[in-house]
Parts: sequence; C-alpha cells; structure tokens
Amino acid sequence: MSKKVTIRDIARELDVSISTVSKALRNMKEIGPETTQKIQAFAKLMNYKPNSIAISLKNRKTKNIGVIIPEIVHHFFSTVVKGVEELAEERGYNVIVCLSDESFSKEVVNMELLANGSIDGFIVAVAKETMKVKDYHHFYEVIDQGMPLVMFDRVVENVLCDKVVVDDLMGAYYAVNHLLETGCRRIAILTTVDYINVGKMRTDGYLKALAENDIPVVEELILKIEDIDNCEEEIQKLFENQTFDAVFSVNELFAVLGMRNAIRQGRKIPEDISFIAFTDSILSKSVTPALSTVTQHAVQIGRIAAQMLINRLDDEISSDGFSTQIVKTSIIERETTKSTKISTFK
Amino acid sequence: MSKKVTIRDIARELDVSISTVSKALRNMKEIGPETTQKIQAFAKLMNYKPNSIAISLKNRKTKNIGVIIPEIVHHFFSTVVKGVEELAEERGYNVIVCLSDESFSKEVVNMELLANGSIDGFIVAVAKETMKVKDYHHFYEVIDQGMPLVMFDRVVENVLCDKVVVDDLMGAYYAVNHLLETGCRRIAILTTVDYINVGKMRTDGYLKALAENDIPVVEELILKIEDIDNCEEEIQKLFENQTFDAVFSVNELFAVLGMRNAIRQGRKIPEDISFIAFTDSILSKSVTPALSTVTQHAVQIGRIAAQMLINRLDDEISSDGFSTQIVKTSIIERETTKSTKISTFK
DNA sequence: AAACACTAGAAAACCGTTTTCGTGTGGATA
DNA sequence: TATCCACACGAAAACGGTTTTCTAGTGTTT
Repeated sequence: MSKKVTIRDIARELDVSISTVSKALRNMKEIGPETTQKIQAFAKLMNYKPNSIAISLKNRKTKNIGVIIPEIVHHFFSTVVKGVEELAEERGYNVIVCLSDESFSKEVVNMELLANGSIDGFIVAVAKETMKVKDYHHFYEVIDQGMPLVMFDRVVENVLCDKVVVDDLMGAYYAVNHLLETGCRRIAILTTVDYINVGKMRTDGYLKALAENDIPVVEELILKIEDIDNCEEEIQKLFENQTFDAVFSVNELFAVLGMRNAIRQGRKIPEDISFIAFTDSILSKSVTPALSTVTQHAVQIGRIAAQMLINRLDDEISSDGFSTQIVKTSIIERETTKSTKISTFK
Repeated sequence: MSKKVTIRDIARELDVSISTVSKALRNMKEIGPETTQKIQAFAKLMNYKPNSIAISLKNRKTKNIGVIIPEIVHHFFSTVVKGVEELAEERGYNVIVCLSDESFSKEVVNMELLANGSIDGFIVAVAKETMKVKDYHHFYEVIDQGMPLVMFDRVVENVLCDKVVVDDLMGAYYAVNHLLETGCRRIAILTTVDYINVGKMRTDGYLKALAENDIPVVEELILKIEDIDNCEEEIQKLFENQTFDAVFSVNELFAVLGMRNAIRQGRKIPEDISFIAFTDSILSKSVTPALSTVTQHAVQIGRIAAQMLINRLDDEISSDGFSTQIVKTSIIERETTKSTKISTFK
C-alpha cells in the first residue's frame, strides 16, 4: 500500500523546495524550464494528485454542489440529477446527492451537514413534509450565510432564491385540451392532495381547460389521492362508480393503474376511453398500449438549475436579482389518445 | 449576510485562546466548568458549526463515501443507492454519488476526483465499457492507496475487494424452473450480450434449469440483445419467427416489450404464454397483466455494501480477508405466470 | 567597478481545527 | 517557608497544500 504522494514528497525526492514544486506544477514562469520539466515528469511518474481537501480549505471553495431530493427511486428526480450531473461535470463541479425521504427533519439535518464546508451551493426540491409544516428556516439560514440556493419543481414562494419550475398549469391545460380536441367530453382527473404544489397546479390546469371549453366540472370525476400505497383501490372505485371517456393523470403510475381497470372492464383504449399523464419514463413507453404523456424535460431542468447555481458561484454575482425559469412541457402522443388528425377528418 | 463564524471568532470575542474554545466545545475536563459554559452558550448564540473541511484535513477522514454507478435513471441502481444512503446515515456518513454513464473514461475521472481527499471509501458498480476493455488500473490504484473499495452487482473477479452480488445464476434457475413447473416447455430467453456479467450468469441459470429437466436448448429461442435502444425490433422478430409458451427475461423492460407482442398477437397471458423477468420495480407491478418477477433486494444490497465499507473504515481493519456476499433473489408471482397450485390440481 | 535586472529557491504565512506541550497560579504538603 | 502537584488555560505545531515575501546568485549595462 503506497501512501498518497504529496508535494512535499516530491520536493524531498528531487531535493528542491516545496515552493519550487508548487510553482513548477502550475507552470509559473518564475521557475526554469528544465526544472519545471523535471518536476512535472516526476510528479506524473509518482502519480501525484493534489489533495482537494487542502485546496478547498485554502480557497474556501469545494467545487462541490449539493443536491437534496425527496426520493431517488423516482424517475423525475433521478433524471433531474442526471441533468445536474451533466452540467456540473462540464463546469468542473462534483455533485453530492442527499435524500430527504420527504421528511422535514432529514432535510434540515442534511442541509446543515452539507452547509458546513462540504459544498459551495445547493439545489433542492423541497420535501412534502416541509411544505406541509411550512418551516423554511433552514433555507433562510443557508442563504444568510451567503450560500447560493436553487430550488426546482417543489419550490417555496417566500424563499428568495433562483428557481426552476415546470409549467404545470399550462402542461395540464394543453393535455386536457388535447383530450377535448380528440372528442372526449367526460374527463376524469387522477391527482394528488392540494398541498403538493405540482398536483395543485395540474388540477388548476385541468379546471381551466374545462372552463374555457364550457365543460361542467363534475366533482365525482376528481380523485385526489393522498396515500400512494393504496391508490389502486381508490382508482378501482372510481372506475366502478363513474363513467367517463378520458382520464387525465398527474403521473404515469395512476394512469397505468387506471388503464388496468379499463382493460379489465373490456373497454378499448383509446376508442372507448383515452388516457394522458404527466411524466414520461420507461413506464409510458413500454406499457401496452403505449401511454401518451406530458413530458417535463427533467434533464433540462437539472441542467438549468445547475447552470444558475454555478453561474452565481463562478461569477460571484451579488445576491440581488433572483430569477425563476419556467420550463415548458410538451405532449408526446402515443397510443392512449386518439389522433387529432383523424378526429378532424371524421 | 452573516459570514460563517469560526472558532477563532469566538476566541476573539470572549478573549480566550482558540485552543480553549476548541476544548470547551468538545467538553474536555481540562477547561473549567464556567468557562466551558460561557463558551458553549456563546457558540450556540452565534450559531457556530465546525467547518467539516478543516476537520477532514486534520483527521484525514471525510466521513463521506463515494458511490459510482453507471446510470441513475435506473431502478436497480437508484434503489441500491437508497440502501447505501440509509445505512450511511445510520452510521454518520454522507454519500457522494457520481455517474459513469457506462463510460470507462468517466469512471476513471470520477474515481480520481473523489479519491483525492473527498471521500474515505468507494462503492462501485462497474461500467459496461470498463468490463469490455478490461482495464482495471483505477481500481488497483485506489486500493493501493489504502482506500477501501466495495463492488456490487457488476464486479470484477480479479480485483481484490469486498463484493456484494446477486445470486443471478440461481435466481434465473429458479425462475425458469417455475415456468417449467407450471407446464411451460418451450421457453425463450431475452438476455444481454455475454460480456455483461449478470446477463451471462442469468443465461447460465436458464441453461442449467433446462439441462436438469432434459429440455433441449433451442438456439433460436435465445435472444442476446446488444443495443437496448433497438431492442423492440429484435424482440418483435423473435415473436414473429418463433413459437414458444414462455419467456424468461433478464430485465423488466424486455419482458414488458415481449408482452406487447403477445397481446398484439392476441395470445392470452399466462394461459397461452407465460412471462417472468428479473428486476421488480413499478413497471412490473403496474402493467396489465402484472408481471411476475425475480426480485433482487436492491435496498438490501446497498445496505450490505455500505455496511462492509463502513465496518472497514471505522474498525480500521487490515486489508486482508475480503469477502463476497451473495444476496439471494426471490420470486414474486403475479399474473404473467400460471399458479403452481392450479397446475398441480389439474 | 558600481548599479541594476532577473531568475531560482528558501521561508513563512494562511485556511480552521485538533493536539501537544508548556506555564503560571494556587493550595496542600513537608 | 520551600517544594510539589493539580488545575485552568494558552502558545504553537500539525494537517497538506497555495501564495507571498524575502534572499542569494548570476549576468548585463553604463
């Protein structure tokens, strides 16, 4: 086991001073070419790598960015992380991922842990519990210490920082409009409880689309699911007790579970009943029939968030003027919605 | 914006030495009770948090563990990370996640980056490309520097380190046996090319099960998929050109895509054709009919890997005696395989 | 020959904390 | 009263680098 070689080791071996080594490694003209040559060659030979801890301590910069997400086994969040990772790598930053597990206390602990020198800035999607208890002191503290913070998707209105959000309302609006355009009239919605920001926004988009098309809102067709583990029963009940010709779902899972009910009832998709859902992952692509979706460009969101953070870090921009980027969604038509063209031709 | 307060600030304010502050904060009996009292109270007031970088520098420990996985938008890998995170948190460690993107060079770069002081040890699933080019120098270097390394799932035989692997061969064996027991005789396999360790192992398990039951191996029923992006066509061709009454797949995706072909051909699942696949994520649970799977206990794998690493880190065990933990799989029977009971009753 | 410019390298400061090794005060002991 | 020992605290080194300042030596210019 060969220990890590330090600048000091090189200096000793080559019988020069450590400052000479330091300068030579950074190609300073102050050091003669052949000395520089020799030192660099030896350093490479010894497989020397500067200790990043020492450098971090000296420059008070870690070149690490901390990402805190509620869940990692989650297509949207992991895809955002991928985007963050991509851009961070391009700009020479590392990514440290921590999970809040949707818990307020874990979010606080993780932030405090990372804030003490491990990272230069945060990218966060706020935990459900935090949104519920509305306690944002950990965000304020971090900002107060001069550490940049970027929120994405699950954002808090009152916290002053850069934000990246999905255009959930309009995404839902267009999705429901698409159902309307293809001839659907009684549209059920599978959504979440209102304290989940994105669920609320998507529900509002659904309502807006109905309103603009003079379709009456039927309360019985609005299913707000609290507990994701028991969603299957709730969805089944909806299918048993109500009739409708389309389903708009705020996520893939609810939609696919809905499709199961439709299939078992012997209904044809999309002829008898159409489906469209937020989130575009393997699930949508691989189920049969393939699910039409509203894609949120998660990689893009990650990249933008990382961009905002690193710009602030590198340019040392003063803290005034925070911006909120809104990322538009797009609809991917697959097999669970009728073609707009065909319905026009009819 | 209030700057971070250091131990030095406290010393200056209270007009004592920095060593006194350091000791008082750590409750050393060397310091008088009322001084300790005063210093701790003031530190709390100032919201003092020790700088972890400095501590890392001092004790040459970061309390961080680095996880390198090929993909994050991947159910198995992200679930393993969740397991690692869980256990790391219990033991007071942070997790730094880096992605190799299945690329050899990114794997090397990321390891070098993290190895320079950012972390105390590694948990790695080897990238496809690395397995292909068989260049493992970065693993040897890290081990040589005395940094513990734990490999999981995608492991390299020759690298001496702790390992956690799925019992892929037996998992596949039992899965195929299950198909056999429920009356299937012509069983197709959807697998990957042989340089992917787990694909190879699962194929071997398939072969073993057939051999032990005196079922002839039909080469045409073995589909080795290289490029995951074009797998749909390849699978379709198999369904068009061959007949079989069951499919064993090394992952969920291939199976679900296979099911699509069966459904379109109007075949009944599982009566006409059965399906069973490795990996148990939302996909299996939510497709219709729900897919029977071989679950790999990914959280468990993550926990074990983290356990092995942290034990070595905390106990400072000498580097001899590496172990390989084999995690058994289990079969989850859902709707794509016939019930064993029923076939017995028949 | 004196003044000057340049190059190379030695030495020290610095980052925030822990740790080792004093040092001075006071009370107890001889 | 002189010696010893706790006790409470402080000075300084260490961790591993970077950076700055200072010194010494060489060669060129006038």
